[in-house]
Amino acid sequence: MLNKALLQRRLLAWYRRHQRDLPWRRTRDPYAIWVSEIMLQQTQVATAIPYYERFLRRFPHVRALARAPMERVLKSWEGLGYYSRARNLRRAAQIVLAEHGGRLPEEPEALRKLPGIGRYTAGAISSIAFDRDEPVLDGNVIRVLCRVFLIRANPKSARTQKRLWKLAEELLPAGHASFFNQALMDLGATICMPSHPHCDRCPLRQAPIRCRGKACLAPTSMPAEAVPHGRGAACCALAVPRGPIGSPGGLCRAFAKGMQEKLPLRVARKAIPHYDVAVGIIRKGGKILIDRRKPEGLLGGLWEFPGGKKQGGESLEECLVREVREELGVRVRVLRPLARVRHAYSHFRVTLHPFDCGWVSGRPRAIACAEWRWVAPRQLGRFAFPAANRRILACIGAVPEMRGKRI
DNA sequence: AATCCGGGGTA
DNA sequence: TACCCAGGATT
Repeated sequence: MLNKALLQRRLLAWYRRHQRDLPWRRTRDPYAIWVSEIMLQQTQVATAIPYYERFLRRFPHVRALARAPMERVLKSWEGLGYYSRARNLRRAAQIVLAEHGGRLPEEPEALRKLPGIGRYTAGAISSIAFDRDEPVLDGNVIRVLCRVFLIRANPKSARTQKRLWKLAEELLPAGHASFFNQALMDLGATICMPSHPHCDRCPLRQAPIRCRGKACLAPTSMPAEAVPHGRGAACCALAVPRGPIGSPGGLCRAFAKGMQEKLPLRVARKAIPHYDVAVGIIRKGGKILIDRRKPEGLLGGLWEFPGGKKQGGESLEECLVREVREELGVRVRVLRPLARVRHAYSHFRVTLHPFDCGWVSGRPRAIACAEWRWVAPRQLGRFAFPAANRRILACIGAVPEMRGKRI
């Protein structure tokens, strides 16, 4: 191991000055920190912030969430994606209320028994909310460690994962896991970024050196990180390092070799499929027919316009008639195309083709869905729709707050 | 070990 | 466009 104590000092000193001001860092409430960690799974900080604020207003504590109807929780999650997170979070809140008296357990092993909490989230809650010395390993930490320790193996392989977790654990400064973990993640998010990392501002690049200026009052015994910066004081505290790259004092092996942009190793991903999906805006007596997806699986529990994937050899119109019949047992007439909405999921892409439709015959039955409803256009905004469906709502002008927005 | 699960930001 | 993001659950 490189100079562990130096790395810890540098990182913690950098964090004290440069940490991000985030809403979940203004609280010590384990529930709030828990909510933030779930929202931040595969989700960028800036995206999660407004959801976090609103969610905590609506469900301020475990009991409120445990007792809330699933519909309301999903509506709060609408647009954030990975909707099983919302289901798991609510279910876990019910377990915490029933089995832990409404308080989150502190140990990672107990936290991991809750749905939606894996190794990362357990470590994050345990260290950040309860100040326990537990490591975390997320995308940011993986990147920082692969660079600092010049790990050229596939970071997703089980072998490398094991090695990275061990590193994350060994590096922890006793009693400071909360700040240290968050410092690693902040460094990865703001300095040690995937491409074009800001190595010139990295606290691990090289030791700050003392200047030889006569005005510098920094005693040689003082650690450079602890020296205040300023004219007539210890002006060298943050002096630009000199000397060749990778000279003694540099803590990043990738930077020393100029390999920081090549790590962590990227593994080629498989080509992702594309689907054309026909959806019907089915009107009858001024109302529109929507259905709710089954509670599990893709977009589970969310509402949508009836429709489905086009098969080879059929037209979009034929597809729509077939899908509505299979899903709801309703016969419709396809009137006119409305728009084209392209949307990318993590593992496939779709083009949605919404059509204006007229109801012909048949009372809807929940054949391949959880339930259905005829809804006045103005009421559509009350239901939780996936993001791609929201854009269809916008193009039929059903949701006032979305009128005029880009589609 | 591989696959599934959304949506948005960014260059 | 392709990659990435404070990952977890399932198979």
